[in-house]
Amino acid sequence: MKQTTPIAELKRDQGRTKSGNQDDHIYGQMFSAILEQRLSPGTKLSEDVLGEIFSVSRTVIRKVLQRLAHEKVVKIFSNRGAYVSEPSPDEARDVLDARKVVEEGIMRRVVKKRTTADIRILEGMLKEEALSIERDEHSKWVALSGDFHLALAEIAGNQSLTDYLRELVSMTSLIHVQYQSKKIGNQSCSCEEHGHIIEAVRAQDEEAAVRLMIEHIEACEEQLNLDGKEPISDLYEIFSDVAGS
Amino acid sequence: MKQTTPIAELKRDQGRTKSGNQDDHIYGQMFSAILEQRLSPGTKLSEDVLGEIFSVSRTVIRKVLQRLAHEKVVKIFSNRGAYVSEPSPDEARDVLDARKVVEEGIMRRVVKKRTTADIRILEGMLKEEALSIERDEHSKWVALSGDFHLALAEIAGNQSLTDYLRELVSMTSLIHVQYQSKKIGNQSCSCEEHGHIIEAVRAQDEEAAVRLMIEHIEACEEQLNLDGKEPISDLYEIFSDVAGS
DNA sequence: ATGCGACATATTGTCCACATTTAATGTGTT
DNA sequence: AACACATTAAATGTGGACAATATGTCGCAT
Repeated sequence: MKQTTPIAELKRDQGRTKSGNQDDHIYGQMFSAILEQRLSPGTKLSEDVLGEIFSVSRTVIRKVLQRLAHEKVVKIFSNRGAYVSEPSPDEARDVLDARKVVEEGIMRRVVKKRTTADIRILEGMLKEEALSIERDEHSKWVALSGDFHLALAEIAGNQSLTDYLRELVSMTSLIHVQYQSKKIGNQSCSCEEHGHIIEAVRAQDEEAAVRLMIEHIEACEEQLNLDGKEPISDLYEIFSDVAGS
Repeated sequence: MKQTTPIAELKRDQGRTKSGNQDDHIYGQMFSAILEQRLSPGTKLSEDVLGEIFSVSRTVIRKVLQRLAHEKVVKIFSNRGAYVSEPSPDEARDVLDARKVVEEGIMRRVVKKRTTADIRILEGMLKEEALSIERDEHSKWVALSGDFHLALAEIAGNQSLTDYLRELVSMTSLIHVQYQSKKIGNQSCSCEEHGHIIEAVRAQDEEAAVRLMIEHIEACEEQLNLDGKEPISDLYEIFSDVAGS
């Protein structure tokens, strides 16, 4: 008897088999909570507590935590539990750098494949972004801003790159929480930059699209305060001047 | 009471906390088995069977399967179990295309950062590759060939990209199993191509390095037989015209 | 004989209880 | 008072039992 079974029939389930179990709901809740910055980096994610919150056993919580851990937004320490990731400056640089690599490739493919319908969709997203900025809905804007990049990835039409970019975008959100420098306030410029990118895509100007995207990412990078000391200065830094007095 | 706890002290454990539990051993075994093609695509991975094989409960097997699933080498279907992935031609194209994007970025960084020590390491790997080809150790060569690309990623020094490339390399191995066309036999050329890449890296010729790498990936792509019909093309398509008759 | 439906089997999903490990507290000694 | 060690408490790691779901088989009705 052959052990390899034809799983052709299973293939058709690839699309819908995602929301069969209750995991996905809990996963979505936690993922959103982290991305919308309702869960700060460093927060301990106790299995018992989460189990009670969602009224499920630790088993399913563990599954969700492992998934989040693989996506790097959660870090699991052996025998010590799961915590919302606190990306180090090095990790942050890697993520931003990886985005330059991936999104350059994405832009080159987008300018070739984009349809007029795609442009319309992007413009619609841009309007929503602008709206959320006007209304000062910061966390919503963070999500929308990420969605814009993911929409470009969708247009490029490479599922693998899209999945990877989703991870990178999530991490970027965490990074912004941790390293947002105080001198900001002009984050909205991002919105303009997105507009320029759309223009380049519409014009199918590959080099401009790539350049604008990379400049956009670098602009994000410069808004951050990565050069300083390690992030969680906790306690030590906070009390460094009053301690010993 | 603040819910965010300082986990600064935990950070130091990031490096060593990887091999605390027995999961990693089982994961490694299964991962190798898949990559070395001892587990064919489509093979059902029963939790009970694996649990008996490794003398652990289903709990730990499930954990390993979920990890493999996230890395795309295993597919889990709700209530129906886990199977070794059978990448479709589309998925295969995406993976190879993603590799072009990622490895171009990696090469640009490698050329700038490589040291003479790095070159020596790469040359050592090349020799091992040649040796494994001479000895006709196919599965060993597959692994070594992947390691070469991962070594370049390490030199580039971006952990995020390295992790992603590891996934892509794994998938590439599965793809080769499924779509290896019969006309091959000159796979060994890969080894030469790796040699040329090393030369470009040594010379710090960025454009040559990028070009050689992309050509190398495209050469791999051409060895495959992706244009044919879907491997086990979805019944739907096959019977779409005769159904209902 | 064929087609439909109910039952039986096997596998996965979930929960709970126990084992193990870690971190913290308390105690005793120097 | 400071350090080292033993004890204690809490959280995670693991295993096994039960429930839910899908598949395969058998029987019955037409």
